Amino acid sequence: MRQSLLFTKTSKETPKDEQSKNAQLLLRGGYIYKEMAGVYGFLPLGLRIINKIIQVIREEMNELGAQEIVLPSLQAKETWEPTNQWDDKAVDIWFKTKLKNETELGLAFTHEAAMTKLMKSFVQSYRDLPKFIYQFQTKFRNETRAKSGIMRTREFVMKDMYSFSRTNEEHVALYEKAKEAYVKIFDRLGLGDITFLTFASGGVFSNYSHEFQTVCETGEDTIYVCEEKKIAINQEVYSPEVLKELRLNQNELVEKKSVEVGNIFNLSTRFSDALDLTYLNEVGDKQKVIMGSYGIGPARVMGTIVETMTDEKGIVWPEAIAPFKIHLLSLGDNNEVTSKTEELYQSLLKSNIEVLFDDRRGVSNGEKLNDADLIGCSWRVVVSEKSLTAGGCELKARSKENGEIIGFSELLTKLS
RNA sequence: CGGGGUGUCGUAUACCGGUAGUACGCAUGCUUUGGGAGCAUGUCGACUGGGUUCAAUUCCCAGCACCCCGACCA
Repeated sequence: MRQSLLFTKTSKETPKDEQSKNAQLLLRGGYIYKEMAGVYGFLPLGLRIINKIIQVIREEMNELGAQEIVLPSLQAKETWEPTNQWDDKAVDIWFKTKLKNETELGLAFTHEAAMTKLMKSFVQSYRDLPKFIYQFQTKFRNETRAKSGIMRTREFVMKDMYSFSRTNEEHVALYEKAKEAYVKIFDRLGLGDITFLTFASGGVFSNYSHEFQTVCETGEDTIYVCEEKKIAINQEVYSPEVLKELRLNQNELVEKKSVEVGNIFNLSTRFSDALDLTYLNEVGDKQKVIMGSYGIGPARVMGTIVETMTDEKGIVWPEAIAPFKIHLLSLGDNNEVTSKTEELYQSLLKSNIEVLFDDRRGVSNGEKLNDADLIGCSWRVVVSEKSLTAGGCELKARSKENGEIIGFSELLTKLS
């Protein structure tokens, strides 16, 4: 993409109404747009990031055999009444509205009940199970306090998946498979080294739920990490009994602040009881469906990456989700440089390499270089009089201090 | 929802009970080009509503918005 065509601009100034690093850098880079507290839009660069995160998650969910759907955000009161979730005293984060004829509606803050109701239409027999169903859908939550930029917002897209099983054994098997998929997802997103499977409170149906917590100074949660076993315990369940049960010693654990980037838990029959989701088994007996829930918020993942992967110049995206693999810069107002860079840009496009081409005229070299650091694509390729004299272009990893001169064709080979 | 803080051009800020200043941005022209260039000219502003006062952007009150801490987080 040509940067001259990008409608967004970067900003040198740090916005004064944002304290969090993720919001400051993402706003400065033109990744996001703030509508109001806890409500952000995603601009071309930011949308590319979100879509890449979504695609990684989608691939791993599909690998599980899960099926993607989209349920509506507008929800009927009747869907929520059986679980007592419509009551404002039970749920205080509702955004509710009305039809012209006064019929009450709600904007979904989660989709367990809606998903259960959906499955009632299709699940009758043991032959219809097990199933994994998921979606990427906007959730609306009337948070009393939005905070930390895009980390905790009132409107956000969530990947929520639900499993539907016949027996507890089957449920556990699916749950374990999903857990493994989550590990793969965070590895692929570049967060694997600092993300820990964390034992957290499990509610009434199981001892624990499992959170994926990314170690991060600005996180809301406190966890106790065992680096060696690659697991952690959330402070909310941390106790001598839990340590004993998990066969962990207090002295092998380190206290850390962290962000919950993923969460999986056992719903058991809470929703199938309330909404009567049942199936007939092999001998014709009516059985309750056992459910599990598996969530990831792509925007929170994006914010967590910004919080944990920056230097004083800007963002350093992991290559898997960088908005572009290469940021191509043409330095100096020189005809030969301009035409050579243009040539290189065309070759990169032909080789299907994602490239953001800073082809802007009349913009100083300093500004281009600083923009490249702020935006944070994985590789910076600079073409200038200097680089041409030296034999090509300069290739520099965003994460490295210095680059190297490399010939054009060599560059194409190296980055393909 | 409780507590604290802040509201000044598009952005970041300064000053002030009596004609609101700077920088960046933006526009035009010339010069410039390996780390947010230089000169010139131009453009753009006191959250809303009350009160005090001869006079309020400034002081007081309320509302609203935003940030932070706590509570909450299906």
